Amino acid sequence: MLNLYNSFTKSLEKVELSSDDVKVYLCGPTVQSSPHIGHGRSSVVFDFFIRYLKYLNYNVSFARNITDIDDKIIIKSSEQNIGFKELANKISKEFEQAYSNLNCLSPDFEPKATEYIDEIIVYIKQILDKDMAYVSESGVYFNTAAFTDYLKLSGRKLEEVISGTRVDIQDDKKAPEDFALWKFAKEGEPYWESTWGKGRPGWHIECSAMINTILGEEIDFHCGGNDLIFPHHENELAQSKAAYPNKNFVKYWLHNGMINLSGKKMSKSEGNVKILNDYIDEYGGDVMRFYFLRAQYRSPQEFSEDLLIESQTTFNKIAEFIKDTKPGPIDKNLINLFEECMGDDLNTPKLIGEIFLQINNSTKLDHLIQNDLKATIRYIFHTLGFTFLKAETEQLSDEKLANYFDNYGIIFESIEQAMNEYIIIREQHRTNEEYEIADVMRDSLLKIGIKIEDGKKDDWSWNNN
RNA sequence: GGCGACGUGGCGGAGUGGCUACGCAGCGGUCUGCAAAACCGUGUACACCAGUUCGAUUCUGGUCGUCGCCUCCA
Repeated sequence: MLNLYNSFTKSLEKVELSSDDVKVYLCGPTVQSSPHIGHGRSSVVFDFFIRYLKYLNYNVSFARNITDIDDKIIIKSSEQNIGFKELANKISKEFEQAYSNLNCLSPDFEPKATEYIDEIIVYIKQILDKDMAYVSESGVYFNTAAFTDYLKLSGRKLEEVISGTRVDIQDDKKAPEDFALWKFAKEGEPYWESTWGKGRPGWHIECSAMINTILGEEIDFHCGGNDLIFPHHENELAQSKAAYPNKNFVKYWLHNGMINLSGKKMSKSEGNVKILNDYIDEYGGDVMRFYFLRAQYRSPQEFSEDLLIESQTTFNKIAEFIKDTKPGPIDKNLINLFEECMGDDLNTPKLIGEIFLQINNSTKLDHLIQNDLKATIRYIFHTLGFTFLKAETEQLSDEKLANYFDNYGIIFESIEQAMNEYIIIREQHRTNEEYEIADVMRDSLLKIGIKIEDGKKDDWSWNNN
């Protein structure tokens, strides 16, 4: 049982798919500037979704595009005095790194707009042939008046859209709400040849054309941030329905909520973006994923570094609880809860609550049953794409360790040997009641990932888990 | 201005017509070095005002407030 909120019908719907082969398209980034937390949310949240579809034994075809040509890229690259391709490549690499560090599944297809120019041109022709677009002085435009279902997805009224459009420049459009399929190149702008003239594709057409080329005329899920509903997805839908009027372009539209900073949406126009890779480097992919798991994917989510630290604390608690276990779906009760939560529009915060309830109750259970629970929790987190690997900065390198132990006059050979000597030094301080020194030693050691736990007198243990 | 969403304890965040969500922080305790960690215990919160109801945080209406979209945006 999987219920999901469909933005098109604006209601929770039971997901019913005619085939086990499922097609998913996720609107990827325009590679104009470094990925921020919001990009992270979208990719992780839909990664949970795709992994869950796979868990349900669907055979998923997953495509996520890269918009590597658009007005912003042109402007930014000329500001930086580099080619638009250079900028797009550079930013694409940053996204690639983020996806990989967040352990997001690689898409089966990752089309770039500039690699599908021919298909885009063919697609525009199809729309022109149906008289739903026209060529004007500045480009080729979609004729919204010819498409009766326009604005059905976003639920807007035409007047609102018109009042919102900028009146400047493109006055060669038939109607202000018409949008560009192909923009003719101005002096110095990159361009591709087309039958209408040199230019580049509009923002929305690439998705329609690439979906059509790669996944086909109909797909099951179309995902993206809810800020894309209008105009991007609205226009995409219009184009696709114009080109293929008898096809049901998308069965379920899924949209994630935005990241907020102190209650305000984080966005480029607000200038309050937080760079994703900085936080991944510091906290690691698992903690970032867990942070995103804490909110239901459609709700707005608060972001602050404190919340990231809190996520780290909470996640470590779970990791500590299940350490030394292998994943296995043994505890049927918890598996049922898992499916219940995920089936309820991917209610991951509820899932976390249920898991903690189980952990809290488990102290009363005997070891065997508790181990079943641990294995199941690990299984669930593995299913959702958690690795339980340390963040890179927390990995212990020999060099780092040697450096650290050198401060105490210990020559590092192995971690066991060094720790043995280290403990002797520290215990001496404790015996001498030089607790401040002992505490500094313990705290500084924790910073390089080794935890000392003092027990009774002369009793201690350490680990680098 | 139009359309939409939301308003839960210090923070984050689920949920329900009547029964502890959960996590973090805090507080109390055990242990201890009047420490850290660990462990145990601990919180009658649901914007406001009416209405429906035996009973509403949960349903209905209104008020106030916040946020989003309407312009590039995940």
